[in-house]
Amino acid sequence: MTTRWLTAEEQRAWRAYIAATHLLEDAIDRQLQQEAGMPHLYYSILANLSEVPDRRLRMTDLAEKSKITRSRLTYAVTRLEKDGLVRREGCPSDKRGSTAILTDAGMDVLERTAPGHVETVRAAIFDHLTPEQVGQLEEISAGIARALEGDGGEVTREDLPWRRRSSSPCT
Amino acid sequence: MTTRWLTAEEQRAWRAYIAATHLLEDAIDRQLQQEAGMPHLYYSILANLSEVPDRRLRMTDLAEKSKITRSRLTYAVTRLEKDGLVRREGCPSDKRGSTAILTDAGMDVLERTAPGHVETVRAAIFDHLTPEQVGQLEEISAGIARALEGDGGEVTREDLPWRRRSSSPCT
DNA sequence: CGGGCTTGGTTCAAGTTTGAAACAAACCTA
DNA sequence: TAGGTTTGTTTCAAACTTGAACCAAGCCCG
Repeated sequence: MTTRWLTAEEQRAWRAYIAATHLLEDAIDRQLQQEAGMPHLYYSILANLSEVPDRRLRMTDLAEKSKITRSRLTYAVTRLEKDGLVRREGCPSDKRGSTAILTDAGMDVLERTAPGHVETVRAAIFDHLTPEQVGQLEEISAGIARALEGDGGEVTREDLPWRRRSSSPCT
Repeated sequence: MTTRWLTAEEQRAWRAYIAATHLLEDAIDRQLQQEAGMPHLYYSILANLSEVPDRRLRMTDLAEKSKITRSRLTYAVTRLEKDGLVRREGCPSDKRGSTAILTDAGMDVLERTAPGHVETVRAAIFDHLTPEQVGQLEEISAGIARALEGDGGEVTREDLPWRRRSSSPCT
């Protein structure tokens, strides 16, 4: 089958997108490295933990929520644990399991650095986007995510809504 | 000054954006690693070289075009050179300078793997975007890039249009 | 029960990225 | 034209990422 190349408009959009994501990740990483002493991903992990009941999540669920591989998460949590921002706990009901818990120190870092982070995100994105554009950005991003999560693996019985896979909350 | 937090809509857009970029970079990296034996960034570097006169660019200009740091580029080019896809040449007119040149082998790899790459990009993004959304994506991305390139460094005389900094094309 | 498959998580080596420091060439400017 | 600054690029060590391999612990089914 003959290749369906990108149209001129698609090319422009694709290039602009690549440039924007590179610049943005760089800027945010730099800002957070400065003020929180960690890259964006690590900050996100803390943030994800902070907004979940009891501030605790099984590793797999945290990886899922953060859209990263388990291996990457293991490394990150090990570092964050060393810094005292996260704590690990085994899971009595499933001895394979491991739970990451946001410590008070972790929460403090988050509260201290959140304003600066939001300011950066605002300056880079939302301060110059119209409300319609905010909606468009969400739509487009959601579409991309849908396309990629859909075929990450085949659809199995477990992925259907009434049997969605998910680790037990670790009693 | 009191923090201007994100609105609910902005939060949703921001999260969707983060998820989309993570998933997309992962997917593209995996695809290119499979078929071209290199991560997306390296592929982009080759692509950038391929569309410039003589397929050659000074390191600094290539870094600029690729939106990455010089140091990162040095590493990447070293690897690509080892693979024979890029060749380096000194610059007679400015002995500090170094020029990266796409080799024929590099061009071959590009031509061989471009179709698969485009297909992946299409499947992830453009196949489920309306033409209006393509335009919106470009607009939004360009806005972000503008915001971030603008304040990367202070504006100095050299940055003004009639004295724009740029390496000589290396006579 | 007793293998054999799946799942949750970590580990390991190889590859990549980072930011600061190092260098050398080019560019002032007195 | 000597000395100081800037520019183009690389280097280095430390941090991070990757994917495959590994190790238990649960699960399944005869």
